[in-house]
Amino acid sequence: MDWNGNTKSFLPQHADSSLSFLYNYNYNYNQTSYQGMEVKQRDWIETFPEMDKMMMKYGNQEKKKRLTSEQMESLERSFQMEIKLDPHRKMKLSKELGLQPRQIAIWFQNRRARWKTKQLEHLYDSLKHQFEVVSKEKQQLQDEVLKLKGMLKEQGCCSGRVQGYYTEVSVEETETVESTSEGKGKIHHEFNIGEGNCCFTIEDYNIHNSTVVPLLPYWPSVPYSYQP
DNA sequence: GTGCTAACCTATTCACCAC
DNA sequence: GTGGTGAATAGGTTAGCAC
Repeated sequence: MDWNGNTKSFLPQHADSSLSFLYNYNYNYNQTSYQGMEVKQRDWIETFPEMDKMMMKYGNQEKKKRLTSEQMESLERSFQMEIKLDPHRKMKLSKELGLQPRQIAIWFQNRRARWKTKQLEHLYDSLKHQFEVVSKEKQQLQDEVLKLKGMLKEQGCCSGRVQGYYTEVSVEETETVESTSEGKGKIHHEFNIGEGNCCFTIEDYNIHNSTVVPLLPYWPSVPYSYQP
């Protein structure tokens, strides 16, 4: 049963979808006044011409129609207010706009899909931008390291260590789980920087990077209540 | 636990429309 | 004619409910 009380399982699913229009909510013998009606006839007429005659007897078939700008604006306003559609709002919009409740629901489904696609695009752009910034910073640091190395060479101090800092830039990370009584289960990230090591835990990371999750500069202007 | 139903999702199809 | 867009379909998943 769908949202309009239509049963769709009374017919077996057809492999080539030639009967698929029978599952279409808007094939309604009695109701033909809704906009956006669609009846897929092509395959049906070829396969079952006698049924086609019956269909013509019971109702006019309209082609798929786009929603009017007024309908779109109203739906868009509603979507901006709340991304999910509750049954009461669906019925209200249905009456207001002269559309089937099923059409309202489908519009919201498609709209959510489009919104999600846009979000992914924005996220991609944001991550790309961040990557570029970080790459630039990395390059600057590498340049600085080379510069400092050159200075060390000039000073004749080539041990690779000056005032507690290592000059190697390659970093290896390993992860271990502590099994001692006090630190049981604690995850340690160990960074091997050149010849020296330093350790920190996930807790350390969280404390010092509490705002590490980036805020997107141009997130779509839709409600944030949506929890997929 | 199982079956049923409603609502949702993603992927896809297909009609319309602008170019 | 063709590509973009959006309405609609197909099929799958999940949550809630009754048994």
